[in-house]
Amino acid sequence: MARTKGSDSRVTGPRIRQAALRLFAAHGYAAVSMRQIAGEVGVQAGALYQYVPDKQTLLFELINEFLSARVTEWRAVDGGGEPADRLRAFVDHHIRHLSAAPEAGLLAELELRNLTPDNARRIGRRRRAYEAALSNLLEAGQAEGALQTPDAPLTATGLLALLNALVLSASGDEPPNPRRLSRLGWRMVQRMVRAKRVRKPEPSGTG
Amino acid sequence: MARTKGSDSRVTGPRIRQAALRLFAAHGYAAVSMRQIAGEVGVQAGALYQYVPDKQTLLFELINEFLSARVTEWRAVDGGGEPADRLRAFVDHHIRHLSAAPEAGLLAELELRNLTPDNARRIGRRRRAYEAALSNLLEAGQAEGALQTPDAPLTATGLLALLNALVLSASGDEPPNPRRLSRLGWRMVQRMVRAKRVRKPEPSGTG
DNA sequence: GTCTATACTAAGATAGAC
DNA sequence: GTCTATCTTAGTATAGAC
Repeated sequence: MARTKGSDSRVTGPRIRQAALRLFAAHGYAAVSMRQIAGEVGVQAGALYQYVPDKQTLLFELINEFLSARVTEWRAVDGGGEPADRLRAFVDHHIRHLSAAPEAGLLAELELRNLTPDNARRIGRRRRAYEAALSNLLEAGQAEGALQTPDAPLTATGLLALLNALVLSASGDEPPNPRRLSRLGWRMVQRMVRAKRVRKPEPSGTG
Repeated sequence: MARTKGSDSRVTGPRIRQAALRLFAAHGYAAVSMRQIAGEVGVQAGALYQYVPDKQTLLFELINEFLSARVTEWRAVDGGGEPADRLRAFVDHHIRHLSAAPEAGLLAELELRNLTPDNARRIGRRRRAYEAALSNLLEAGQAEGALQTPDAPLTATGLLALLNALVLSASGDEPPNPRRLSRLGWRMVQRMVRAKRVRKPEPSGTG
């Protein structure tokens, strides 16, 4: 016999990735078997290898695409301007993006240890790049006097953990409601770094 | 043949738990085999079952003891008094306790999904109890006007995530230095909830 | 071009040797 | 009372049936 029912390669590939995402997020990468993923999709385990090289690559790509999309979106959203406004935009962007893909976000937080050393390095670079973007924003704000951080890199780390927790813990109960979370997150962050708009000293001849 | 070298039941049990703790924290529960743990201790895999019922119980007990000790210590440390002081004490306690046992703390954060439903429930209760203690503290402070939180439970969640990240990310580089982390953490938290000492309206006849 | 049956490896846990 | 050799089950990945 050939295929089971009316399977279609156009739809099977994405379904595999979606099932893997859901199961990895729910039970953890190492605890999920290829058989489980196959069962969720409605095929035998071996059929998966038509669409995915192996389990490790599946995990890597799920995380990688999430982190990729995140920095891309932030670059598109970051309009420059005053540090306090940029930070506000960052918080809003981060919460919305994570709220839209909480499962992938969870993998990016929890499953780093299950990546091969090589994949871990690549993901590590992406993570650091994003965190550095925030850290640099904080440093810039500090330099302008628009906000206060004793230790920008560590504040960036803590701040991201705070925002992640807001979204991921809230997603347990109700539908996350990014709007509310964004307001709440900003309120906390704003106070934490004493963010405020500043009057720039003087634009020195660029306009 | 009987025992390998000069093994001793008094020392083997704790060594197993210590090796498991280290390996679980480094590679994740599901990715670590009983054989690896045995190898670290210097015995065969089967020997472990003399000291531990099974792998699941090993994980459960490591997490449970950590969380147990945490609430016990907090109860011992919490002297009552003004909310701002109690919150300061909480932050200090949390950071010090986690700094002293970062590996167990990591398990309590990351490995909840690998507990059996029954064990997960028990651990869940402990976690919620601790988080509720903080949340109640925030509510009390809010009621007294000593601090501001729009949503005490969610603030408690975020606040703990923030403190955990400070300790656990810092432990990657240097030895954590709890003193510095405690000061830094308090600075962030204090601002976040606008904590300040308040003059009580009037002590009504207790002293 | 798509999926099923199978091969091989390694897991957790036990029965019995010292 | 302590540990080793073994049993059973389940994992990932492949070779070949439609």
